Amino acid sequence: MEQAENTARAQRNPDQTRQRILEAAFMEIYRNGFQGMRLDEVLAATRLTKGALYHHFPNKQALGYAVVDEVILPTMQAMWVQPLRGAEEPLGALVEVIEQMVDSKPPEMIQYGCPLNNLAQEMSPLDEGFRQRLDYAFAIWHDSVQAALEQAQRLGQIRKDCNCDEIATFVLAAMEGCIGLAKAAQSRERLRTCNRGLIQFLQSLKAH
Amino acid sequence: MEQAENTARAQRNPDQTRQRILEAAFMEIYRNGFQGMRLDEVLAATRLTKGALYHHFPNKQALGYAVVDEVILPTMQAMWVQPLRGAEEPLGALVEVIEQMVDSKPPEMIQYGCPLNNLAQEMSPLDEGFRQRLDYAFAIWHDSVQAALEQAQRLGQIRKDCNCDEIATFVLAAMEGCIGLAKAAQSRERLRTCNRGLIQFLQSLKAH
DNA sequence: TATTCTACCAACCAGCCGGTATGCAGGCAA
DNA sequence: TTGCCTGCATACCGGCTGGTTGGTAGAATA
Repeated sequence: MEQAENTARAQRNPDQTRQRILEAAFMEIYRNGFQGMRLDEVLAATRLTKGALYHHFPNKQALGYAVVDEVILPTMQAMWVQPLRGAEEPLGALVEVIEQMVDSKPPEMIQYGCPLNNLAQEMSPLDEGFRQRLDYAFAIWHDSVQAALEQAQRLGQIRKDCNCDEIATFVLAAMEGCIGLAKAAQSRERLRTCNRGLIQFLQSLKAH
Repeated sequence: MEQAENTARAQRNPDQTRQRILEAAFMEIYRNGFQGMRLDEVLAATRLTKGALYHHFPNKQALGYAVVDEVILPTMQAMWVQPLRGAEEPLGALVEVIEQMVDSKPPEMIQYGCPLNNLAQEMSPLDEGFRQRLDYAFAIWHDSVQAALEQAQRLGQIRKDCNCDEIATFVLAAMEGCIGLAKAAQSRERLRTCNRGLIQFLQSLKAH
């Protein structure tokens, strides 16, 4: 009788509950921004109540911080950092990652943009706690791109006089800019066009 | 007696009142986003009341639209489009505009980023009215960059095989990306670093 | 089996926020 | 002067939103 009523609810699994809250909060933030996220919407999505949320997180801000640390940062690493790890063709791997994002699994990339950059743009001037966490994520990302460029340099794929630190920073900026422009246009084609420019830049670094 | 009380208030000047509301609303949106803008704050800044605001604008959305049309778009044109108009050295003018934005008059550029892009990132997926207006502003901007590039091409400053349309799109994306990254870091130095990458890209277009 | 603690629910609350209703002073036409 | 319309001010409201409080069922502990 009880099992027939609601199989999903009754079981006591705090870690999973916390994770469900985090993921629902992430989606709400992704779509509406942190200020636009409504806790009631998160609870409706998880079919939980205020009590559950405030048992796992002291307030909305802490929930936001946790979303950065435990959802956005790991996702970013899996999507952008991991593919560059120890690639034999670092420059090619970089280009490939850029091209892949056009037809990336989540089709929301064009509609809603980059979760990391969205939150950074919204919250960096308003909340130092957010800013530090998001800037840290950018730093991780930057270092992986820089490492790939330096490896490409060692392999003679790009010129020796390139400042890999500086270029990595610009590549990050350009990628976020491309995604942002595509989002503003709500157009996947715009992202393709934009990315071609970025790839053209990377090609211009090649040694010949 | 009446003149001594409050010289600024009493005079009946609807156009100026409307303009004051627009500028205060712009600053609020610039700092907190459209969703984060509170009408009460706008009214506090202008020392007006609800009656005045709702006399000039039917609702919050319409106020936001008016800010785009009457503040953000003209400002963008003055800052980015105008300097490229009929420049004898279009490529040099482009580089100069980019370099100037590092030490631009409003020091809030690093703190709060680009008003146009901020709003585009926040509202494009949520409100088609905003999206169209902001996309239109981007189109104006794009066309002016494209025209400058094509002029540079005619003058033999950049290679003939460059796709100026595509490059202009990428340049826009890169500029917004640079500003965004600097905002995320809250660092003027980051903007300088980032801009050097963009200028390096523009140099790579040169014919030799 | 009695006790305790964890995980969560249900109900409520205060403050804010967009929006409205109403009133009224001053310019302007007649 | 009279009346009218524009340009605001004042006061108010309903609903939403983050946050709180008291309780309780079930697992863990003893």
